[in-house]
Amino acid sequence: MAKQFSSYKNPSLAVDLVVFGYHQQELSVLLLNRKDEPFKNGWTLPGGFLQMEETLLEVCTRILKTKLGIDKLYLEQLYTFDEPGRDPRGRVISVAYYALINPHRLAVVAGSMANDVQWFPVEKVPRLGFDHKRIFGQALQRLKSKILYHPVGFELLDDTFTMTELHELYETILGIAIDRRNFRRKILDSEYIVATGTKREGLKNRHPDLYRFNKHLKQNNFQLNIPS
Amino acid sequence: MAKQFSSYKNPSLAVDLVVFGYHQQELSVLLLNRKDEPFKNGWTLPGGFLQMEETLLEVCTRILKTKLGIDKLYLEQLYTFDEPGRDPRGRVISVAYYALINPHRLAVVAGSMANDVQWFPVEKVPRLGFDHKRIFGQALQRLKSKILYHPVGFELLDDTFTMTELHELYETILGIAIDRRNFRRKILDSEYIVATGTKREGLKNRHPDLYRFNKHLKQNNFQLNIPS
DNA sequence: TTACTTTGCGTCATAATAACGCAAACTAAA
DNA sequence: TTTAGTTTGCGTTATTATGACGCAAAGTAA
Repeated sequence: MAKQFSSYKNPSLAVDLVVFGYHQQELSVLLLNRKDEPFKNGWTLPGGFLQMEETLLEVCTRILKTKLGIDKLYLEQLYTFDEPGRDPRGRVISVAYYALINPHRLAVVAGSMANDVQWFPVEKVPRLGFDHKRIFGQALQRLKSKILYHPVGFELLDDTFTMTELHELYETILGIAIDRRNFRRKILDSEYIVATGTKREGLKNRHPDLYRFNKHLKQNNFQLNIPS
Repeated sequence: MAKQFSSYKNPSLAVDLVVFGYHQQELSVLLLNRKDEPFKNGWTLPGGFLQMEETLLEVCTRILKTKLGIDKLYLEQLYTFDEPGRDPRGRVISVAYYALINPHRLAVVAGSMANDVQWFPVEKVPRLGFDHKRIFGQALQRLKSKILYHPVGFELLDDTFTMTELHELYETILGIAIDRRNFRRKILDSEYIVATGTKREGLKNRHPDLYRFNKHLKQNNFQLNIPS
């Protein structure tokens, strides 16, 4: 590990991941408890160094797979952080990605996750090592703005979901109240989601309609305005 | 130069710049004619390698200063490109920035620019070396979408400008026709610009009103819709 | 002067939005 | 199984935003 920082003239390149999960009206982020210095026993974003001949996305999937036991999910490059001093070990430039995952799907592999990996509600994120607080904040900001015009939030829900679940997801992520009926009209008009025609099983009388993301949507015509 | 690629285990880190300029209803990008292999005599985006202890932004300003003779301008990180093979010399990961400049202000230092630097209208960009066509395309896309909700375009104009000049800037960048009167209403309502109260000098009867960007604008309430 | 263009400011029909009503479907408690 | 309360689906309405375009004063060029 320390080898990475010995005598190279080029800064090291790392990848940091902000993994968001949503469950029960709570947006959480996946943090890692470090076993090594620096920031030993402190919380940080999961991350890793880039190996030669490896793409940044490959680093992401490698980290997700080996450190978190996660297979595949929505990934998007966020920003590249390069403040000198952001890593006490030396000059490390980090390309940050953010990811969205439905913790339901994660449940299967949850057992394989070391107990040094933990979900934290976004309003209860502890002090983070490196400049990870800043990276996290920027990722959250990006998610908030992206959800307004892109169906990114669906990655956080099951394949099928009720209107109420989608509505609550938006309210939770944005941290605001959104009129239920106006939200419904807007999201249905946009055709971002389609009714499945079925009702959810298991309930006594299976009431609420189920929807799924419309994969065949030609183009983005969704624009949720933030009530001021 | 080739030293950069000898025996390091870490990929090299570079910065590439997409410098936009606007003049007379034409949006242009600044390209560099390479003197060295690879792509000798071919056109590329200006760029450079990151030195140890240098921030990415410092690389940007260094390139702008030494290669282009430009002092300061609007700079924004665009994306980090890492496809293996994007640079034939070896593994190079490049952080791309885009910049906006008013060529008027550039005129002073134009003489210091080597004649291997040239403005190209964005629709007449020649074949570019590396993956620079892709970087350029992404930068242009970003500019187009950013201008819809952020007063980024003002960096391309003089300190004071007429409504017509601003209107033409938008039409040029977006490549669409925008109703002059609706544009005026929308941009004035947003308070992104304010009237200077003066008229432009030099004209016989100095007719059109002059505006300037409103520096004291609290928050973004501008949203120019793209007429469909 | 005259003919033409540019600029500033309106109007108006239509669409989008925010606020909210209401009954049927559903749940849980008695 | 009845009753009271909640959730869900679907409207209505007043207000605002938008797109299309009229028009005259200011400016220009012959």
